[in-house]
Amino acid sequence: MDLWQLHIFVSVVENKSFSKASQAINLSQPTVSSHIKELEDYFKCRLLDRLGKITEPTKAGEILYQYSKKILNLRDRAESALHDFLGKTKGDLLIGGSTIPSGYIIPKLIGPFSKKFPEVSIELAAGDTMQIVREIKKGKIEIGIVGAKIDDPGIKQEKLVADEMKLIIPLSHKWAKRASVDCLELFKESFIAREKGSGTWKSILKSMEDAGFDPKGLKTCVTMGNTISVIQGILNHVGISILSTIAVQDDIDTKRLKALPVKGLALDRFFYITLSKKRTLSPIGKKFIDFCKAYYGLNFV
Amino acid sequence: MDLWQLHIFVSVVENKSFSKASQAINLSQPTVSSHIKELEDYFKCRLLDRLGKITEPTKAGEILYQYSKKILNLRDRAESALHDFLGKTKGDLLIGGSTIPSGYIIPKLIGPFSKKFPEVSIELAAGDTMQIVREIKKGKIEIGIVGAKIDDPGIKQEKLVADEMKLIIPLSHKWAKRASVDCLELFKESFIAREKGSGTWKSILKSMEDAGFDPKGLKTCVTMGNTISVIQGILNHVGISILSTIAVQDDIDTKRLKALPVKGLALDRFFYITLSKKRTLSPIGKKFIDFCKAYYGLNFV
DNA sequence: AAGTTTACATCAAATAAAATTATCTAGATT
DNA sequence: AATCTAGATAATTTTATTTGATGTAAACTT
Repeated sequence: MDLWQLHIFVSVVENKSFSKASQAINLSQPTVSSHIKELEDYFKCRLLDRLGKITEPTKAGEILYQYSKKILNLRDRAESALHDFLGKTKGDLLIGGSTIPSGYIIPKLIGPFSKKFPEVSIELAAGDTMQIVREIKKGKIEIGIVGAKIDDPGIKQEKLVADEMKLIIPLSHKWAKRASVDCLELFKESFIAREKGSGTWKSILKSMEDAGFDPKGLKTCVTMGNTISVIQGILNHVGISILSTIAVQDDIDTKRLKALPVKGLALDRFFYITLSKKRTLSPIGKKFIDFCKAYYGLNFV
Repeated sequence: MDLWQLHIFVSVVENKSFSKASQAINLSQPTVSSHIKELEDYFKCRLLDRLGKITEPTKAGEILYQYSKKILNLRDRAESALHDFLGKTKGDLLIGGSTIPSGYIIPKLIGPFSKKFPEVSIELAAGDTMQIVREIKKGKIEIGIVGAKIDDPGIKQEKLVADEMKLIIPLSHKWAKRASVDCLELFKESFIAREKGSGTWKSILKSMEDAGFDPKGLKTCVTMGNTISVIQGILNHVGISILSTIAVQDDIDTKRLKALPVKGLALDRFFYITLSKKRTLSPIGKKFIDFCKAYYGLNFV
């Protein structure tokens, strides 16, 4: 009993004839006979009464016919559901982002993506990089955008967008008219630090060490738990700090803050599209990644 | 895409492994691999992510899995529905009877049959013999019981029960103490006739002609349209008549009427179980016929 | 870090199943 | 009786399925 035999059986019932059924599905008449015989042997009962002029189902055949129609119909629906899924950009997409991406990068992308593919429902999960990576490996989150390179053989990454970290100062600061500052100058000013686990803070420390400076020389008047707090601290003249320009773009645009490159420090990092190496990307996920690349390709090249 | 492949696919999803699935359904691992490959080629997409330790469905695979479960479940339900139908005596049975059978024979059978097989719902269609035969050939009525031999190559019949036609008289009749009457004596009494189309009337005329008597000699005071009317006529002394003993058994048992054999006339006929020669009898129909034969076998042998 | 195990893919060969052509049979139809 | 029609049957070719042996890559072991 397989779908092919059921299909043949249904065709015989509907054509009321073995030979007409065989023509309808491009088979020879003996092939139809043998498949029907196989079904009848399987169920150990007659399914079709060969009446001479026409062929009609027996009572048992009538029962099988009803079920066969349902089964074949379900098969067709399965096929079209899969083809819809593969063809149309429609369904659910779960994206994960670490702090900066979930706050500043992904929200900017979701708007126009949703406009382009209104039938996709997106969910954005925020968490620290390791949480996101763990969920990607589990297959729960399909796509991650994080600010660190992951050293895990199950993960593959691609650069999405450059993050330029700069010194952020209030417009009223004495350096507001300057085009850049030197790293050494930072040690004279009150500096707002981040908590130890912060990716941003790690980047700052690493770039100073790489350049031969001792970060301990910074006058860290206060340590803040997140980017928003740091920005508030700068606006309120608590001190200055180094931040992702992505995170303060709005404040720079509205002339509330100014960003200055720090000479002597390699403060560039990247945000990476982060995927499971082994799991298959859904068509929706593929579309989202294409969209992200196009978005930044257009804006920055 | 056939049921076998879906079954294998479901097994892989549920075992989270190609090799475990292969053991679960007694196949080699390469067989499972090749069937999965075939499905993936058919849908032109990956259905399972081979993650190393375990295997999990992709989003497309998840969709197919849901449908596969439904399809296989429906297949199982179809099988058990058919096996129930073939094994258990359960369902519908449409029986057709001509006048005497539908009035006196079949109702007697239905009672005990229903008691024995309470899950069978019986419908009894009454009609003249030709109507019944027509419906049997169409497959609408499965079993007929009629009082005539049918000369049709599409019909097969089997004797079910003998019908002894006898002269029926009131208990107050002058012949009430006699054991039989001679055919010639009938011509002296008022006789209740039946309408021309009646099988009973045809049988009476034929038996008289066969015996060399002219039925026109009967003093037919009235012609009745059905058996009940004739019985009422006899009870009310309108006249006497020849009837199936089957039809008046109750009145004989309750001593309201008496039946006398008519010497010189061959008034025996049979009621026949009547079936389509080509159509397959349902298990319920088979059970009913067995029951009928046993019923009369026990009562008359 | 090299060896071992696990899990699946690949290939060639054997086996099984499906399909075809040609032929046959039983009822209808002429 | 001859012809036609619908399906059954048989022998053959074609196509699928299954398997055992082997390969590969990643994950565990020690």
